[in-house]
Amino acid sequence: MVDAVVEAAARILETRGLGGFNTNAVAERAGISVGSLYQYFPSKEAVVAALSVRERALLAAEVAAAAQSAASLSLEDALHRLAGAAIRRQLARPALARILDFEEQRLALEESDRATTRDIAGHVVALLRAHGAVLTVADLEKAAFDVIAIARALIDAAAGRGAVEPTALEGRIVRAALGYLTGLSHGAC
Amino acid sequence: MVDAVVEAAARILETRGLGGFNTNAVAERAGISVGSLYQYFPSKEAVVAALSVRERALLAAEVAAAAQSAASLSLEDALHRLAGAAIRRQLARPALARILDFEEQRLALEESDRATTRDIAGHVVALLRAHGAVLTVADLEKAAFDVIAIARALIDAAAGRGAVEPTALEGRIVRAALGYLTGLSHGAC
Amino acid sequence: MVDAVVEAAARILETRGLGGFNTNAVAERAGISVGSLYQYFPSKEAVVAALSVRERALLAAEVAAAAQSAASLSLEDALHRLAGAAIRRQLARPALARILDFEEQRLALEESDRATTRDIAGHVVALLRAHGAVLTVADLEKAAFDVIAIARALIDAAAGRGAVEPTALEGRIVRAALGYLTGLSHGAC
Amino acid sequence: MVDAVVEAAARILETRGLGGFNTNAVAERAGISVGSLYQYFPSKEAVVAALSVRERALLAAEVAAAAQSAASLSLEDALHRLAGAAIRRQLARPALARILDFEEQRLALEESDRATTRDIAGHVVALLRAHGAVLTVADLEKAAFDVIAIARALIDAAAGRGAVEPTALEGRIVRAALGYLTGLSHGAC
DNA sequence: GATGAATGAGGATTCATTCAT
DNA sequence: CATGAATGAATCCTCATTCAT
Repeated sequence: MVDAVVEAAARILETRGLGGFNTNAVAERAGISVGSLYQYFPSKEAVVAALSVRERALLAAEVAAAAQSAASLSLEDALHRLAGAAIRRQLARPALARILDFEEQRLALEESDRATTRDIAGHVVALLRAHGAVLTVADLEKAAFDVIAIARALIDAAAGRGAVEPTALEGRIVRAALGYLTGLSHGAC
Repeated sequence: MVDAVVEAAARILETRGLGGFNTNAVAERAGISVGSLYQYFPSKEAVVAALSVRERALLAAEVAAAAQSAASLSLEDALHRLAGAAIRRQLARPALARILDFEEQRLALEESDRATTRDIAGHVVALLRAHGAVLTVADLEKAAFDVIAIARALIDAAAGRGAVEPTALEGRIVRAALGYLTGLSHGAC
Repeated sequence: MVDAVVEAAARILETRGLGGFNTNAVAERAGISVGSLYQYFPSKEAVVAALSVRERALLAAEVAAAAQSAASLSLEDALHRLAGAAIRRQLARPALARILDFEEQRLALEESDRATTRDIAGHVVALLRAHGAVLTVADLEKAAFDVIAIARALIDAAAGRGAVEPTALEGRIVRAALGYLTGLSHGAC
Repeated sequence: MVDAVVEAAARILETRGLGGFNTNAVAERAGISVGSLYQYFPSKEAVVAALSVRERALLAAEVAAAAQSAASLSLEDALHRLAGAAIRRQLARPALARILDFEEQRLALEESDRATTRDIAGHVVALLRAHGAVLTVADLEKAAFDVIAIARALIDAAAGRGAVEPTALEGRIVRAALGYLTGLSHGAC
């Protein structure tokens, strides 16, 4: 039920955008009544928040798997794995990803919900540290978030242009990320 | 008058976000009546579109100036100039920039309005070509847009974190951009 | 079960007022499900009606006891007893009393439910008659209801002001009642 | 316009009661759209508050006139005048008066709106003082409010019974009030 | 009987847009 | 042209009531 609403919300956001997103539409798409929707979510915002959490969790899972499989690889190869994971997720539903990226800032998610965001960054941080980045923790996190931002931007741009070749896109992301990381410290490359 | 409305719209978007953006608020902030607003803009969307055009034009101007001053520099130094221009613009009103980036996609701007966007990319394209990038026109434009996307993403991320050191940020953008461009063709580096 | 619902209704009315009174809240407070509530009460109104009946019955009982103990007293002393009884009841739950006074009019209680109201008036009528009031039955009832209205008004006013001294309040009620009764007929005083 | 809404609100309250009172109904009765209603009143509550203020002001005016004309009369005759004024007002729209009496408590009126209530009490206070009541200010106000409460209660009760003889009602109110005031201090009688 | 999820009409409020002045 | 009152569709959310389990 909760899942049905969240998925309906995703579909409405994808097809009608933020402006066309309203609880009646979501309920109808989910095949339930508005009243039922409000039995599971305290507000319209809560629905978007739940969707956001779900999407982030999916991304986090994909990234976690990629990070595990990349444990013993070079930085470049590891970044390829992570980029591939991000691409798979973000491209699965590009319009949705774009809207959620925008809304998340406004959503003031619970601390627990921010956890998955931190998770994702954590994998990148671990990766950087494993490859000898000599940075303070704060700098590492900043670098991780920046790399993620770069990946997101390039994926969004590619999605916006239409047909995407995942492999080529992956290459571009990794090059940009490596470029970014170069010089942060000698160890990072 | 048109300017007053557009600037009022900017301020409302900055302070209240997309959700708090409405024509009455804009008119009041602009010191005119709603009726007058509708004499100059056919719809609410048109106001946002005009604002978007204005902001892009400002960016384009700044980028054009930077490009001119960078005509005889190395790719890296030239990118520094462009990045600096983008940072100055985007950081001038970061919240506004973020919202417009999001809305522009939905806005279906007139072809004439897209021109400035193309202008900005044009400078990057020219830069790439000047430094020996051996790419088709389509690839060049794609690369230009990607570089712009990277810059935007890193600036937004920095703005989101709070205090920004423009110089360090500029360095990060240039490194990522150079990384991205590396390998697109041997000529690009 | 019925009692639990009625008491829950009382509590909700006291804490949230008429506007916050709803069947779900009542059921929850009563520790049962809404469905069960509707097994014992045909409608929301019926719950309020039952509460009203209960409260009136409590008042009637208190008044009946007072009347009995006042059988051989002077009119003034007897009125003191009745006033004391009313004060004890009304002040026990002043907010509730006020709301029920208001709602009872709208509730169109069953004839059987009006019985207790008539009971209360009956004691006052008996008292008046016992002390020589020479009035028609209709006038006696009218006088009784008016005296009750006076008592209610003064108790509500006192409750509204906050801290109440029951003895002083009792005195005020009796004086007003005696004043009212004076001249209704010579016999009444 | 504001007046039309307020009067429409009065009519809706009279005919449908608190439960049937909604902004759409009020707007329709006023012959305007809901939107217009909200241009003049910030909320549904504000409409009721405005109505309450209006009704109180009418009562205050009537009481003020009565008080003036009663300046040189005996306490009893003066009370007759005041009671007559209250009766004329309260009986003009008894159902409305009852509902407003109930709602006013919940309404948390502005201090300025409470002024008229204080005005009305002020006339009674002045009356009491003029006739030698030896009471503290606080006690005087309390007495005034109690007398008003008694008048209201008896008028409501009479209205609830149906046909009303204003003169007889006036007599009952005055007797009750005098009874109440008797003994508050020797001077009061 | 008890449950409580589901329903959906109802109601408060907002806001894009119009148009008479 | 400027104004801003008027409009009313749209949207969020509530809650009395039902009914399948």
